[in-house]
Amino acid sequence: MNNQINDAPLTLRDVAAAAGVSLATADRVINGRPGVSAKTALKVHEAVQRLGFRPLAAAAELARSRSWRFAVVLPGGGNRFMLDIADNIRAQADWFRARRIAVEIVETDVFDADTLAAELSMLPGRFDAVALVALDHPRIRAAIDDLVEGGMAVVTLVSDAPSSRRQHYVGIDNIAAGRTAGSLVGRFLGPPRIGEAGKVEPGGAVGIVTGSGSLRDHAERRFGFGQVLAEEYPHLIRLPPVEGRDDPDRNRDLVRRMLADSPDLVAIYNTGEGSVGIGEALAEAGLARKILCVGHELTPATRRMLLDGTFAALVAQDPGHEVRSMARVLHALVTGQEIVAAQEHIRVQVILRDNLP
Amino acid sequence: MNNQINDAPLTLRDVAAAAGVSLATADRVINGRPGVSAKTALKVHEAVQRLGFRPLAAAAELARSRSWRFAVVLPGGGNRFMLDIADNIRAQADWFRARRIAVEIVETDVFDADTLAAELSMLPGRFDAVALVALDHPRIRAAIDDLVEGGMAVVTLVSDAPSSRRQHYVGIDNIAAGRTAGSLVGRFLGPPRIGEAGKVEPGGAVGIVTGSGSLRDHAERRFGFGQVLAEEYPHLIRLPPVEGRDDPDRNRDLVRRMLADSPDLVAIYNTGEGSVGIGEALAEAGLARKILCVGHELTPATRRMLLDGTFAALVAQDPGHEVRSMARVLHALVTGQEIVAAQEHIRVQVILRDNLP
DNA sequence: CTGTTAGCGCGTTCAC
DNA sequence: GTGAACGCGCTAACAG
Repeated sequence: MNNQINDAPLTLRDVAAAAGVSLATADRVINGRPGVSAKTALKVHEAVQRLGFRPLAAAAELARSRSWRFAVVLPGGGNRFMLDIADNIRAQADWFRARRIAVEIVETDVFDADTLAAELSMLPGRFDAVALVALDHPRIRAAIDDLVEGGMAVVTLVSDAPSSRRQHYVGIDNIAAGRTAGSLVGRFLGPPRIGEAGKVEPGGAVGIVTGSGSLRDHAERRFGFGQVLAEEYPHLIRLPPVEGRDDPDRNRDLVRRMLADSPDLVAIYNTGEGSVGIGEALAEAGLARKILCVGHELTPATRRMLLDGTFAALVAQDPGHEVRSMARVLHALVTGQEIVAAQEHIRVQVILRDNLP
Repeated sequence: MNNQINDAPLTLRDVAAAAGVSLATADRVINGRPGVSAKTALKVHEAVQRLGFRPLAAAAELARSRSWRFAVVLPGGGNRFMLDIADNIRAQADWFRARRIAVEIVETDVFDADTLAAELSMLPGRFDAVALVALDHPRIRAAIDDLVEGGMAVVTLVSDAPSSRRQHYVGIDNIAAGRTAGSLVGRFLGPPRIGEAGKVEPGGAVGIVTGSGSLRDHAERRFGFGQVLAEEYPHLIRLPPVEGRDDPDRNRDLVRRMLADSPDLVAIYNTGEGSVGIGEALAEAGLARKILCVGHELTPATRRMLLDGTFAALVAQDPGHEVRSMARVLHALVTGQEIVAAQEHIRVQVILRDNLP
C-alpha cells in the first residue's frame, strides 16, 4: 500500500525533457491535440506514465484564459426548494468567478412545455452550457437534443428527461426516494395487529398528496412508495392520490376532505411541496402527531413541523450539493475533464428531528 | 434579485488602476500585508467594492508556487471504515497534486495515547498540516496544542478532541447520531401496547453493543441513544451496554449471551463496527429479522445485512465527504482562505435498504 | 510534424 | 510607503 501521495512536483517541462521533445509537443500529446506522430506521442505517454505526471490545474486554467457562460433554467414563482437552489448558485459566485464562469439564472414556466422549449431555443450562441429543471415531454426532449447538437453542454437538474441526449442528470433517484418514504411509513406504523382468527387485520388507510400526476419526479415517488407498500405492508390501504399542485391551500382543503371521508386514516405521504397545508388541516382537526406524516425537502416550514412532531420524517435532497455538483459537472464538460461519478451521486437523505442539519 | 453572476472579468490591474496605485500596492491591500498607509488601503478597498473584484484562484495558486505537506494520522489495522477513508484520500490524489500538496498517510495505534502522542511529536518540521483521528485524552490534547503552537494547521477527523486547540473538526455530531439511532429504534418498534388496566406495558429489552466505553464517539452515541429512549420511549428497557471492541467475534459472543440472558430482547443497537458478528449470532438463533437491529457506517457487510433485513437501518457518515472536507479545510487553513462553514458540515445520514447509495 | 515564444493574473523579490 | 519587474506552469499562436 502506498502511503505517499504526490511526492515530486513535476512540470510539463520535465516530461518534455524526459521524452526528448519540446514543451509544445508534450502539451499536444497531453491534451490530445492533433499534429503529432504516433511514435513521438508514444514517447511522451511513456514519460508521463513513468514520472507519474499530472498537469497543474491552476496553470492550465490561467493559460487557457477563456471564459464560459452558463445558464441555469429554473421554474419561476417561488417554490421554496427552487429558491434554495437559486440562493445556492449565488453563494457559489466566487467559485464560478475563480473559473471565469458567468452564470445567468433564467426563470421560466418549467411546467409548460411550449414555454420551456421556446426558452431553450433562445440559448444557443449566448451560452456554453445549460442546466435545466426538465420536463419529460417530447418537445423538451427535442429542444435538449438541439442544444446538444449545437455543441452545448446540457445537464438536467432535480427533474430529469432521461431519453434526451443531456450529458448528465444532477438529482436524486425519485423511485428510491418514494420507496424510502414507503419504508418509513410502513415501519413507523408498526407491524399489523393479528386478529382473533389469526388473521392480519387491516392497518388503516394511507393518504397520498401529490403535486401533479404529470410531473415525472412526483410520479416516480408515488410509484416507489406504492411498490413498497404493496409488497411489504399489504395490510395498509392506499387511498387514491389527490393532486394539490404543491399549493399549501389546496393541500389543506384536500386533507380536510380526506379526514372527513376516511376515518381510518393513519398516515399521509406528500410527494411534493406545500406540506404546511397538511399540517394545518391536521392541527384544525386535533390530529397532529396522531396521523403519521412523511414529506419531502427541508424548508423552514417542514423543519418546524419536524420539530413539533407533525411530520415524522422527511425525504430530502441537498440543494447545496446539487448546485455544486452541477457546477463541477458543467465545468468538467466544457473543459473536457473527466467527471468523478462517485462524487456526483446525489443522495436520498432521510431527515428525522434528531439529525436535522 | 440579481440573476447575473460574474459579468466582467476583472483583474488586479483594473483595481490598481481604479485606485490609482500600483499592482504591488493593490496586492498588499488585498492580501492584508503590511506596508501600506491607511488612506491608500482605503482607496484600494473602495475600488474592490465598487468593481466587485475577486482574485482569480488559479493565478494566485500558480504565482504562490509553494507546495505543502499534509499528514493524515489514521488507526492502523484495517477497520473497514478507516480503510475507506484511506482509499478516498488516494482517490483525491489529483486534487492534491493540482494544489501542490503531498499527502502522507501515517498509520498508528490511535487507541493508545502514548503511541499516538509520540507519533504526533514526530510531525513538526516534516509537515505543514495534520488531520488526525483523535483520542480525547489529556496527553493527546497537549500533543495537538504543541502542533498548533508550532504553526501547523490541525484538524481532527471522525473523532474529535474538542478541548484541544485544533482549528476544525471534520466529522459528525455523535450525540445527534445516537439520538437518530434511538428514534429509529423507538419508532420502528412501534407504540407501546396498552394493558387491560389502561397501563403502558413494558415494550421489551434493548441491547446496546459498543466498542469501548472510553472512546468519545461511542460514548456520545450511547448518550444520545439513551437520551431519546429515556425521554420518548420509557416503556423500553435498556440493557447495560456490552463492550466488544468493534470486533465481530467478540460481538457475536456478546450477543449470544444477550439472547440467552434476555428472552424479552426486541432490539440491538451497535454504536460501532463489527456489526457482522451480531448478524451471525442472530442468524444462529433463528432470530434475524425478528430482532430489530440498528448500526453504524456503510460497509460491504452492513450493506448486505441491510439488504437481507438483518439490519433495519444504518446511521452513517460519508467517508468521501469527510476526506474532501478535510482536504478543503486544511488547504484553506494553510493558504489563509476562509472556510465556508455550511459546506463543511458533515451530515448524519440515515440509510435504509431503499436509499442505499 | 515540431520547436520557439509571448502571455494568462497574481505573488514576490528587489529597488526606489 | 510604494512601484517595477520577473516568474509560477501551461496554452496557443506563430515560425520553421
